[in-house]
Amino acid sequence: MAPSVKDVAAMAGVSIGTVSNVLNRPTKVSTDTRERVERAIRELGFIPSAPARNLRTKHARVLGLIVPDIGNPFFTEVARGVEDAALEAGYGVMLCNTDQRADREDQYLRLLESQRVGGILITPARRSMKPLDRLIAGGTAIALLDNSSPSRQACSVYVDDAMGGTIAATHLQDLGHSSIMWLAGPSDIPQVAEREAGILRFANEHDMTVIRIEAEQMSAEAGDRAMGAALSNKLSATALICANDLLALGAVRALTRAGLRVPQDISIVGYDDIDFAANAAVPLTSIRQPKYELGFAAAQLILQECESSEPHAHRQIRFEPQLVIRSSTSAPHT
Amino acid sequence: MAPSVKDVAAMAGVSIGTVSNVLNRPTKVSTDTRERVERAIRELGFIPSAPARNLRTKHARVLGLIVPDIGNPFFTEVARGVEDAALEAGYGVMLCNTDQRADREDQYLRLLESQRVGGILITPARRSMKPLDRLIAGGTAIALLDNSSPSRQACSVYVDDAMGGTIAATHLQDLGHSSIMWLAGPSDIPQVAEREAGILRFANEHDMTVIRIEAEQMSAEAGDRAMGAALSNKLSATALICANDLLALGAVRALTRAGLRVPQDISIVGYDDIDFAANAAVPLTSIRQPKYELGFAAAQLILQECESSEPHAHRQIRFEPQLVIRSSTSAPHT
DNA sequence: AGGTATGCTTGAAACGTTTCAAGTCTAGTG
DNA sequence: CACTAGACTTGAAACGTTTCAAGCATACCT
Repeated sequence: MAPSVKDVAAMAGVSIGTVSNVLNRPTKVSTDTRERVERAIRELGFIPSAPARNLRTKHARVLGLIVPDIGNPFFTEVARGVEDAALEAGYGVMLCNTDQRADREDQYLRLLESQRVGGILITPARRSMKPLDRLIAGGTAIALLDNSSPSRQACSVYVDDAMGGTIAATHLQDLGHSSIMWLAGPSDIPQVAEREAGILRFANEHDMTVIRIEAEQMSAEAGDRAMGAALSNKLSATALICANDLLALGAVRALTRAGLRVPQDISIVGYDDIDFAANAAVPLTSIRQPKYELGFAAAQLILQECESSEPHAHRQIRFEPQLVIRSSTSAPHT
Repeated sequence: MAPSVKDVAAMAGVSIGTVSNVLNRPTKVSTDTRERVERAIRELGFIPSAPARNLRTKHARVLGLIVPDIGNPFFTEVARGVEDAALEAGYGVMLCNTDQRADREDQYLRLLESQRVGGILITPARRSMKPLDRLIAGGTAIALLDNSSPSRQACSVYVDDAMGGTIAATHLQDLGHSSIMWLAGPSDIPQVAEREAGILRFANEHDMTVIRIEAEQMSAEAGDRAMGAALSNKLSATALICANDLLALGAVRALTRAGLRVPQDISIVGYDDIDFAANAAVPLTSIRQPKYELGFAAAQLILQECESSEPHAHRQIRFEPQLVIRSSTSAPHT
């Protein structure tokens, strides 16, 4: 049905090896042969079969992108960065949402392995790298996304989360807060743990007290529930840092329901600076992460590793977060 | 490196044909042979090569998903539906954002064609189906996503947009509004045109006046700009319907900046009911679309077409939108 | 003229599956 | 006991590329 190199070769009156050369090493072919072949390709509408190509070359020009939840605008933006870098290189991106479930992650890892993808970008759903080792051994490039664990096995790209936590705490201290609440996400998420470490270290050094509460997911609903629970336990503080903006949005909802005003009664700092943070009920002060750049850089790194045959030195790229001040923070009301 | 059927066959002491049978038609194989083969597969950690398989079977167990912008929460949810349905069937999903650009759409179509994907789900960036025809001729299943154009060539899944427009206008009339503004998106987006048609028909039948303004994109920024421009042109009405929630969020921002209050000075109806609509500065009244279901149904339809060899009858699936009332609409202030 | 380097082209093997006609066994039948 | 039907297994071809050793001209050098 679809034309193959054979058809092109026949029409151009050359061997299939030559057609392949035109496709892959055009300089090795004389100008007029190449033109003849190119014309045949155009007339036939020939599009090379990736499966056939991959069968030989061992790896598909496809990247796997494994994230907890593309519904989280943070990852949506990361994905855009990945996609743009991939498309530039003629690669496709396979989208894999794990919902933080290890079984789903495994399932996708198997799928990607069977597809023989060239590289995988992953925000691991768990600490262990076990299942990745076989992939790496099999020659698949891996990059850890938004994860700083310095592995000798893979590249990684991340935003300095401890620094982000410190920036948030510093901002609140500057405003005059000395007692803050920290709305964490599930404690097994490394990014959250880092942010927490940054906050606690700063608080410790500056005599701030921190009340820790935890949401069971990184979603607005979970934030609403967790904050609601904290309020009914009479927990209070003049300021709140949330592990991400979604949580913050939920927390605002719970606070508003309880009759508290933001920032008059309580200041709130979010994390990620997703687009909606600016349009929220109270425009959110947040810690911005270079999301698109993160994805773009990760994809470039991994593409580099896929393409070059030379021994590749794994790299770590670190980005810095940045404070964005909006209306959800102010000096504590006295 | 990676083990192949050959290795499995050797270890299990059978021919490779038998291994293939175990994989694809287990019932044709005697129980103990199958067990032996399965053990070998497990011990070797054998994972079949999709490229090799696809080379024979002509089509990859992969779906292409072409959308304008995964950053739009509407499509994010649709994507989740698609992904879940695909994963259930062991298919992967290749994510393709077009940004409504025809050149990007073409590029992706070529990429997907070369990957020999089994099916493509597309929200076309333009009216023409031209470039899709070759794909269809080549045996690739196509489904139109969120697009009602009744094609004899492809399945389609959509939400009744005219009905959505009518629902929005009806709601405003019920509240007592008789002069409304309609913030449209680019006029070449079919969904927008349909919603508009629904609004205009209803307005026409009920003596409402409609002022039409247009944003050059379906984003919050574009909504902000378009609304700002309308305000400086002294356009006004007691109510506003927006082509989607993103636009509505932007419009709210522009209105707020101009000192107008929602809904006291102007009521607003959004479209899509994205999660953030509920958390917005003013919780948004909106027209809900079954986003996840839309994606899920589309993927199921196309998977069905991919898998079965029988002549496939293309189907259209229609969903109905639904009004969700929040705080952004009220009776006009007199 | 003989020799060698250079540029281009070719043909065939290999990649890892699926498919299917043909083959081997086994058990059942008359 | 000879036959046949059925159950299972095999071997080889085919899918569409890439790769590479080998071949063939042509041009250059001495």
